[in-house]
Amino acid sequence: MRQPIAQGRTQKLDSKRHASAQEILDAAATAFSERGYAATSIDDVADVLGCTKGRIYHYFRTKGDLFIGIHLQALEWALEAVGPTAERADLGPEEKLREMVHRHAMHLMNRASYMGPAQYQIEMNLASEGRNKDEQMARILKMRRQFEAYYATVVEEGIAAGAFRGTDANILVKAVLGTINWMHVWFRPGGPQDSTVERERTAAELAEFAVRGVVA
Amino acid sequence: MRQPIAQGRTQKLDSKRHASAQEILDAAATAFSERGYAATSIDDVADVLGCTKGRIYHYFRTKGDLFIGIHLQALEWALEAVGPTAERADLGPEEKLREMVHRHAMHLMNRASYMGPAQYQIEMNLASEGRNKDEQMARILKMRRQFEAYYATVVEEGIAAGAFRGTDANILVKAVLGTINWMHVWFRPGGPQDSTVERERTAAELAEFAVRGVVA
DNA sequence: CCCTATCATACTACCACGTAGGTTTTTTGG
DNA sequence: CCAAAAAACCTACGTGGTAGTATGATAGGG
Repeated sequence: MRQPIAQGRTQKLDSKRHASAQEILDAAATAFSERGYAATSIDDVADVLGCTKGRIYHYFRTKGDLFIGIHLQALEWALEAVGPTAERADLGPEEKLREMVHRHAMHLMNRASYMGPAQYQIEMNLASEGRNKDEQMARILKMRRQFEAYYATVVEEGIAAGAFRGTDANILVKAVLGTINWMHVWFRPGGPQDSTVERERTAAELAEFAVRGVVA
Repeated sequence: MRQPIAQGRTQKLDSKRHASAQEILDAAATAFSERGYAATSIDDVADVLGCTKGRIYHYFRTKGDLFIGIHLQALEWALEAVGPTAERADLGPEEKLREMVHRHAMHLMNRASYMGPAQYQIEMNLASEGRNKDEQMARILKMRRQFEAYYATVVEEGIAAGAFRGTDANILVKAVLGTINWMHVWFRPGGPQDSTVERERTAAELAEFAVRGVVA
């Protein structure tokens, strides 16, 4: 009974092993984002890789672990994308929020396969699985709250400074998050007119929309 | 081989029969919105009703038909919610958009169990099923396009009239839709401080956010 | 009293997760 | 450089759960 990885992401891993696991995660993220978690079989993921189930189960104990691995990776990236900006002290609320939204949107487009499944499927899918994943769930929820706190903080700062409308900070945060997160429904990587500059333009457009929605 | 209902919604149905089918749809919507389509078994739906599978399969041929029935119902209601407002000629773009968003948000909260599954799960779930549902899919997609067209029209009118920012109408529409549709992720009916007035306040808040996001 | 809509029970077929070993490739140690 | 061990991966199943069916029971209307 070996102890697979993918829980302790920070552990030092043999780089070969880590690369193979990452390749599996990529394939799973792609498959899940296309057909959904429950409708995707492990064999489907293996087909994407051109291998068999054996390889996948060598790295991940269960299908749920695969999903959790994708989630942790996506959230890690998301926190990296907006965290540094959120903690900058040299920006006013308006510019800080604009930059955060812009980076968040770019991250969503650049890592679409990971972020798509990550956003909403978690509660339903993992709530029904056995409760032996409570620890992982707690870690994911913690990262989620951290991420949302970045936005809550800048909105509250803006309200306190009189830069943002002083209504309900909580709903404003949900509105901003919805503006961005809804992208995974309509944005398709590799679609027509998809390019780096186009993504930048889209991100800037959404950032402008969100900022205008909250400014006083 | 009887011909079950739920495809021809406009047919005259025995009211008893229709009531029973509607009850089943309600239960299925609730179950799907909680655990997701694929993770919910027909027996789960039957348990919610306190009956057995027999009753469900007497009204719906397959599990997919159940899902489609929920979808059609949700879209029908959604079109009823915003359509009349979208076609009013006595409102300027700004007030029309505000009213549409408000009604849309109220609809989402009042029919949360139907709208939750309806929003995004369709492509993944039905794309993987057999292609004998193309007709139903086409009907659903048509209603979706109709719904989105309501928003596109008002946004384009606003831009043409100089009331809205004349940037990318398409992205603005997606931003507005995201603001509202994302509610199914964070709004929980029956949660703390959930009441009619609170829902009105939430809807008004989101409408204000969306309108400010697009006005010039 | 019969007939039909309605629902329950029991059953089948099948898919997909996870496992138990075997086989190949890579690493290690002498 | 070579055996031996370990890692990486594959093949072939066992097993549980679920969609859908076939048949039987019941209740209400004409």
